[in-house]
Amino acid sequence: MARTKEFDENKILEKAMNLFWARGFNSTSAQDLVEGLGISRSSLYDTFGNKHQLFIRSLEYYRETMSRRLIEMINASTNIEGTIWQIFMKVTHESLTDKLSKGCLMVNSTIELSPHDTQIATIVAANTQDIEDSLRLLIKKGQQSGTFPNTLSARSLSRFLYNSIRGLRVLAKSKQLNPEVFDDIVSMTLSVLKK
Amino acid sequence: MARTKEFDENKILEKAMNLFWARGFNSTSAQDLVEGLGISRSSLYDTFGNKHQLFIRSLEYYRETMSRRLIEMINASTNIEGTIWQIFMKVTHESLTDKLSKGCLMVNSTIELSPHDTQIATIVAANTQDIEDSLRLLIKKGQQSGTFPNTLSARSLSRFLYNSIRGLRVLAKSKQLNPEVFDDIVSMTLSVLKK
DNA sequence: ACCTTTACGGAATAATCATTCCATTATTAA
DNA sequence: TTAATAATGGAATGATTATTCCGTAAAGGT
Repeated sequence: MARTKEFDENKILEKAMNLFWARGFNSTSAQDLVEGLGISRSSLYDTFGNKHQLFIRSLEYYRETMSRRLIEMINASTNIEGTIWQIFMKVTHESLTDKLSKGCLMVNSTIELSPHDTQIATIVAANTQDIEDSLRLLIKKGQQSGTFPNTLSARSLSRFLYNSIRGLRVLAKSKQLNPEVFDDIVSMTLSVLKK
Repeated sequence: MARTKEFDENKILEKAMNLFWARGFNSTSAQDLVEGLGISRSSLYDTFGNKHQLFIRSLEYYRETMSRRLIEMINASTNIEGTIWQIFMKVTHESLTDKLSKGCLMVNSTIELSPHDTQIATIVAANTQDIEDSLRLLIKKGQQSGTFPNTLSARSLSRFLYNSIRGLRVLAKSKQLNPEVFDDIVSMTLSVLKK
């Protein structure tokens, strides 16, 4: 019948995600998107509806790639202590090397949009739940194998660990990119597991 | 000579601070300010220059009132453990009761503006430094009096405690206002002091 | 009463915003 | 080749943005 193929929608979504990630929803204009995505204004609106819907798709794409990668790493863990340490090292390294100070798209969106945008708040909450759940299971595994003490609740610990990461993601957007500060926070955080 | 008095500039600043605090810089329009501050557009620009300068003044006002109040509470502390516990209870209570989900203006501004606005980043960094410094001195006092173990660095601890607060301030802007989550995070955080 | 300054309401400006529309070109299956 | 769909560039729209300007009213010290 007709022309079948489109541009690779996932590649466009990845670019959109990175634009929103670096500058937020409000500070990324339709013009920025046209220039940054490499598709025309008409294609943009034909394909994604509008800016808000594109942002939702970008946020979901972040969840499906970034968060999924983290969760898979957690689920595949054999060395439990090592994996948790690795997660915090990854956050630290990303924060210290990213010239754009992007932080975490979920944290950024929480601050910028959650209070006035239920749809976004829902996605962010689900993302948090996913990560805390997989962390909780990992900790439980560590407790059953004797790596961590049974005295603390795995759920409490997972909430605590993720809260520490949230804090680090804010720090990543500041201009205080001091490795010592990250190391201090990480080692204090992880010390809770060794009680 | 002439008409001397103006409207109370501090009262205006307090209103501006609350508007920016609830909605951020970009989402608070000049029109919002005119309606929310109760002064005319002309007076606004005659008195504060422009929106950005008004935001800077609001951020400084936040520091001079909210952060100062916290620091004075820390400096005046006699019961060290109690004061730290009180700080976290205050953050929790504010987060759970604030219908506007304002969070913390410093954290909000870090996310929204710090990466692209040096002036804001500088104010936020100075604010962080002030709070971490006074926390550090409090912890040191606690170590000298035997309340806390000397094994941990007071500087590391202060950075860790403030990072936990940053995390909680993000959580406050989400739609997951579950007291249990706050309690878990707070008790895990404070457990580090009892090592 | 008279300057001088302060504040005001409101119009005006010019830029930017998200979004829509249209005519044209490209692509593919029948 | 032809019909149908996809994608384009670019103009147009209308709303909203921050900011400036102006004429007028109000207030206080001389």
